[in-house]
Amino acid sequence: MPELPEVQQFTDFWKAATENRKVQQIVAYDDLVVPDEEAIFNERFVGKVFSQHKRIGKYLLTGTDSGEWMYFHFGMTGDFAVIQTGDEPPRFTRFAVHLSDGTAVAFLCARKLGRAMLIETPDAFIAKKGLGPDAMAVTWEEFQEIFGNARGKIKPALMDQGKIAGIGNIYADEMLYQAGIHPEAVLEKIGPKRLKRLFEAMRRSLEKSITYDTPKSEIPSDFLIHNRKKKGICQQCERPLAFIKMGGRGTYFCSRCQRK
DNA sequence: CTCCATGTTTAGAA
DNA sequence: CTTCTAAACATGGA
Repeated sequence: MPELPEVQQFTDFWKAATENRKVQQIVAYDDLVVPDEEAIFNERFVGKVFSQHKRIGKYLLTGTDSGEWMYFHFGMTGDFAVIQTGDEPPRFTRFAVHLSDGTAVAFLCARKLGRAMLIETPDAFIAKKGLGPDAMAVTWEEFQEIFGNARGKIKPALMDQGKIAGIGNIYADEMLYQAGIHPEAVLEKIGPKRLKRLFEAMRRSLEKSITYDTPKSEIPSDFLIHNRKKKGICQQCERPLAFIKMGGRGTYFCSRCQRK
């Protein structure tokens, strides 16, 4: 379920679940999700506390006081669960960190598109991945600079983690809907006024966690997510939403309310 | 059985 | 060089 807001929730969860607890043992269950050696995880982290946490885009980076770091990426189906050491790990557990108080944090990932990996430093990791500024940290001036200098269709540009980091398919549709901009609108034709609307819609969309752990009743009724499905209806004009594929991803929008 | 899915990477085509 | 598409990855759920 993870785009930026969900990964922020995972970050908060991880921090609360690990704080003031020393790592006792780390277990890796899957070579694809955890490509690094289990032994090296244990060498690095046993006896230490995960005391540093940074979220950049859809990545959770976590490290110790002594500067050892790793990251979690949640793919499409990543999740955390707290269990008791000695309990059978839940289905789809790919990685588990056992802690000094008898609890353990399990990293679950049904589709195995997520990763738990070692890194050297956050800065080196961000540079290596080529991530742009985080979508919740980026300023209007930076946003304007980034998209003002880009070309092509707006939706894939929003999802380009090298431009800004953290927006995925669901939120891209959401913010474009709220801003009244067609997903196939080209950047060359989006003036500063509409770009500003988009920036504000981005912040509003991300501030509400709309795809995870948030009751639908708490999400404003004008959000696309309520109707983001086949045969969904636009709540503004009461016409059926359009569905197209863009870059292989399902894209919902209103062809009347969102203009190119 | 078929189709679709909140992600990233890579190869190849314009 | 940039933009864009399709495919691959692995698996569950409708």
